[in-house]
Parts: sequence; C-alpha cells; structure tokens
Amino acid sequence: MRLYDSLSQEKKEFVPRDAEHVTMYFCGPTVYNYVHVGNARPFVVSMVAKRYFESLGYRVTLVENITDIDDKIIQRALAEGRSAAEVGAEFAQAYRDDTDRLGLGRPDVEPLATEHIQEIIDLIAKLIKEGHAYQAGPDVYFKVAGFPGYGKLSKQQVAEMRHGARSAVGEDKIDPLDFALWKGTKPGEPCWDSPWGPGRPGWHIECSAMSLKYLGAGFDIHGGGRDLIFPHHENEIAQAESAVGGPFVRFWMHNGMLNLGDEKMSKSLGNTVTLREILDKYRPEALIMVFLGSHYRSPMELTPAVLEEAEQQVNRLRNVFGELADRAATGDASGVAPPGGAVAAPTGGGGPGAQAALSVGDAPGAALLERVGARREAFASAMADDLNTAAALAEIFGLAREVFAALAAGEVDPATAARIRAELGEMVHVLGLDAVAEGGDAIPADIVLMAEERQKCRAARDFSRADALRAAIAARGYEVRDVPDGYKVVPLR
RNA sequence: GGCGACGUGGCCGAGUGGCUAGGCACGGGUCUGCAAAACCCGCUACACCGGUUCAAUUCCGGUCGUCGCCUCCA
Repeated sequence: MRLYDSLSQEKKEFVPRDAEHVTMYFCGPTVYNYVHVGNARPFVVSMVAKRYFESLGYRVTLVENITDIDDKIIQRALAEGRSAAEVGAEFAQAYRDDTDRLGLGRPDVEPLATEHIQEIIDLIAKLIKEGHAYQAGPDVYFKVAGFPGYGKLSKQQVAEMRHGARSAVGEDKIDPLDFALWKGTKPGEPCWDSPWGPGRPGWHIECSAMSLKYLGAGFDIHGGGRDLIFPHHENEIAQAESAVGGPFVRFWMHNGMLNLGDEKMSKSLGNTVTLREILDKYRPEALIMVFLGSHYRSPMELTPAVLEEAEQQVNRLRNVFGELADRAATGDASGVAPPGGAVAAPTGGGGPGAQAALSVGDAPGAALLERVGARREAFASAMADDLNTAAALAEIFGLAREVFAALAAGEVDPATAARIRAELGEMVHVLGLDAVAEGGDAIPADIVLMAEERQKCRAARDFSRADALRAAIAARGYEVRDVPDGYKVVPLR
C-alpha cells in the first residue's frame, strides 16, 4: 500500500520495519475534560488503519497514549479542590467509556503518562548525559540548537521560530526554543522524585518515552492530529532521535481538523462539542461514517446535516444486510424456500419466502458474485491508496445498489445471499462499521404484539386502527414494513 | 510574514489529461389499503483569468476566496 508521510510530504510505499508486524503509535488525548468529537477522529483513523493492516495479514500493535498529567489537569484539580490524579483518572475513564461506544475495540496498549515516570526519567537522563539536554534550576530543557534537524517536520526555519518564541517568567532556558523535559514542582502541584529534584514531565517527553518503550526506535507509524505537528511531534523527533541516534519513526500520519459549522472547533473559542454529546444524538456508526466519508487528511465539517445524512447511509447499509440475511434464510443452498414461508419476523430476520422459490439459476448469482469480486478489488485499491476510505465506501454503496437490484429481480439464491453478506461483512468490518451488518437487538415482545395486532386489523381492513398501531410502534422507535407475505419490524435509526 | 492545505453539480464528498465516483436531497414512475423499504428513469459539476496540449475539471502561471499550524489544542 501507499501511505502519505507528513515528514517527506509524499505518498510512499508502506513497508513495515518488521516483515509481518506493523507498529503504530497515535497521540491520544490529554484528559482534563471529556474529550470532544475532534479527539475521536485520530482514534477512528488509527483503529481503521489497524483493521486494514490486519486485513492484509499483518499483526498490528497499536499504542495510543493517554496523557494524564499536565498544566490543565493541575489547574482543574486546583479549581475543584481535588488531586490531579483524581481528575486525570476520572477523565481517562470517561475517554475510554466514550470511545468504547464507537464499537471499535481498544488500542493494544493505552499507556498512561503517570505510569511511565521512570521511563521518562531514564530518557531525560540519557539526553542530559549525551549533551542534548541541560538542567536549569529545578527544570530540565532540551537543547534545540544541538539538534540539526529541528523544524524538518513542521518545515519551519529555526531562525524564524526563534523570532517569535517566548519564555515564560521564571524559566531559565538558554535558548527560547528549548522546551521543558522536566518541570520542577511548584507549591500545590503533584510531583515525582527525580535526579533533578521533585517535579513532573514536560508535555512531549511522555510520548517519546512510551512509544520507544513499547515499539522501539524506528517503528512504523506515528500519528495524531495535524495540530500536533508543531510543537509536539517536532519536539518528539528532536528528543527521540537525539536519544536513539537514528530515525524515530518511518511514517508520520496526521489527520485533518474538524470544524463545527463554519467555525473551527477550538477550545479557545469554546465551541467544542463532546464526543458523548454526539453519541447521545447519533448512532456511533453514523459518526464513523462521517469520518470515513472524507479523506483522513482533509479538514472536515461536522454539522447536524452531515450527521443526519450519515444516519441515512447507515440505514441503507443496514437494509442491504437485512435483506441479504432474509434471503439467505429463505432456504437451503438449493434455493428452495422452506414450506409455508415466513410470516412474522420479530427480530428483523426471516421474511419473504414464497416468491423466493422461483429464483434459482446459477447464472444471475454468478454474475453478481463477479460484481462482488470486482467491488472488493476496487475497495482494496482504494484502501491501498493512502486509506481512501471515501472511495472504499463508494464501492460498498455501489455493491449495495447492485445487490438490491439483483434481489428485486429475484436473481439471488440463498447461498449467494449468504456469501455476499459475508463478503460485504468483511468490507464493513475493515471500516469499523460492523454494526451495520448486525441484526441488532431483538424486538421487544410488546412491539411484536402490536405488530401482530396490526396485521389482524389489516386483514380485517380496519386500516385506521392499523395505522394507529403503526404510529404507536413508531413512537417506540420501530418501523413496521409490510412485505409480500407478512411484515417486518426494524428499529428506526 | 513563514509553512501547509483547499475551492467539484441543491448539499456532502472521491477522482481523473479524452471514457459512471458514491451518498443525501429533489422530480417522475413501479410496488403498495396507506406507508416504509427497494427498483427504474431524470437532474452531471469541476472558483476566475491566461498558458501548455489534438484534448484540461485534471498539468503550469496568475487572480480572488477559504482554512490550518507557527509553543493551549486531536
């Protein structure tokens, strides 16, 4: 596959460091609050990338940190009269809870900065020992001037950066560009013992320490939001390459920012929306669909309209899986429908039976399977081109259209339906959209009763009562669809 | 000012030197007690101005506009 590397600013053939093992590190959030939707993008991107590599046959180790010690956490703790550890733990858990709702699983390792203080201290000690860092009073700084490649990721000139750089009061840097590796403690702040006195890690060092610990120097992919390029990742390169004396990572992968409406989502503007707020209003698959609908490197708008549209797309995929499941269930591999056919389909499964018996014929099924093969190939090429999920999704929708058409024409035998369902299932799995392929929860018994009652009303031609029942069912969040030989209940949304 | 993106049909959003993106919405039709789902048909674009070319939305230059980063930020 080809993957864009932000450092060289070009797509390069991706070859992992280790033949069969892909190593990835993504920068997770600093947990001083509930994460906003923007934080979900790198999470989704990294999980989808992981799935894609796995689909290629690689073993993947994805490390995604949680930074649970920093100025803002301390500030909040102070303001709320509790410990920074407490604040960090609360929001780290909230972050896990929120991202769990996406249904993408967890990264393989989710290291906490506060649990890697020793590794951080060791790394700093090494940098000092080798002359890349120096102690200044209670603090330790990285010596930017000693790292020739500084600015190579963000494409900035050191001289110009120095122009606008500033030092906070009380800092004793030699060079304004130097950044803190270790911050000496101040009254009321949490601290750890170190060779340089009590203090805490600076912002960037934890990621280098943890990525090197779990993945080793020269690992494959280091990712995160574009806004981390400077200073975070630039500084990581400086400190990590100085420490290892060689390349830090092979590919830098940066996702674009999220905008809310026409305003940029920004903490300073105060217009952030938390991930949990979004997930309370929309299905997780819809949010994933929105992310995948545009390329991961592009900035994107997140508006109610976009999310609503994604809900529709989710419905369409759910429908195609539902129809395929129904068709697959209508008979054995010979294509003969079971006697009697299905009438009620309380779980959304089962369904039409009678008209199915007529469609046999290998030819139409074979033609459709050919289409599936072609779509899968196109899907694979799209993903192989810098994870072009939007194009990959288009193949899924294209296939859905073809499947529906074949289904409508009665050209799909149960065995073919089952096979297509499985293949489509594999595709949506790579994109983290497994939910669209699942049957969903069982329909509540009372809803089924209402639907049954409605059937009776229809049979008795009491349509006003039937419609009232449908409305009542809709009010409960379900939709009744009349199908040729019965009905079907599906969840709205 | 430096660096990096981007301007595609009603909307979102891929992509390409000549040939269908896809989705949503909309209009017409089929099916249906109604509705939904689905199918069929329709709607077909590449900011502007130059240039290169047999041919440019796609390459080059310029103009206008939008956005991100330049030590809070995924």
